[in-house]
Amino acid sequence: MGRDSAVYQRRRAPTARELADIPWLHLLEPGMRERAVAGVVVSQAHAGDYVCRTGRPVTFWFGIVDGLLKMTVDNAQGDAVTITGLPPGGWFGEGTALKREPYRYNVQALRKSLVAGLPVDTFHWLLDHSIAFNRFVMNQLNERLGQFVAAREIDRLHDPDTRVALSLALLFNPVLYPGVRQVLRITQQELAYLVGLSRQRVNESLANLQAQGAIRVEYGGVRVLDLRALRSHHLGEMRGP
DNA sequence: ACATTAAATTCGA
DNA sequence: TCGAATTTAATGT
Repeated sequence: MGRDSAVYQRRRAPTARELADIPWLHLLEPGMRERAVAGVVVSQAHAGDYVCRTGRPVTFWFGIVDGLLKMTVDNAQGDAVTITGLPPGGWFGEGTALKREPYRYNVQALRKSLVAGLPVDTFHWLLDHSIAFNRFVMNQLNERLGQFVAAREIDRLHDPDTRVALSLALLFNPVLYPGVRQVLRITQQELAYLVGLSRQRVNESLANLQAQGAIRVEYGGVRVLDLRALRSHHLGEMRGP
């Protein structure tokens, strides 16, 4: 059962450490940064909390500093279809913020997460005044387009190992999710929800990918050893000399 | 579904 | 504030 108000209630200014984990802040021109920092707020979301919901007016451009979120849309039958997972460092909603349209999807915390928000007015001010910010947003839109194309391809695949491998590879995208380094904090249950497989099957796939040397399975997370091998899993395992 | 292991929390000094 | 005891979460089969 999710609450959508909690995220907005426990809002506060970010700490210096939290600001350091907001990737685009470091790219801004000196004069721009202070204005942006003044606008940023953070909020603790508990598992099940909604960060934004379909149809609600745009309030913030959102990012995730820590934790794990999922983006869903409601289909014709009324149930939620998972579009993607959002690991640390990910920012989303620029499309709706640009047009000041209502959100077109739900974003919900899979577990306790720290969510950051830039007020939509500040977002527009930065678009009007910062070339670096424009570059970031453009790059972000472009990168996510590639991500959605890849996600559709994954949906068509049948081999569970490949689905898990490619889904993981997307979550390890360093451009969209720079907060994810070598280890992605995600449980096998959470990964199962995102990929659409049973936890048992995900566990088996992870073991296979580990045996192939692409990842290492850790308690509460996955460590990448070979991102290229994960990305090209559908081409068959590569065996180096 | 169940057994095992890791981590988080509680509690008494 | 330490660490042993207990509970909860995650994993492996």
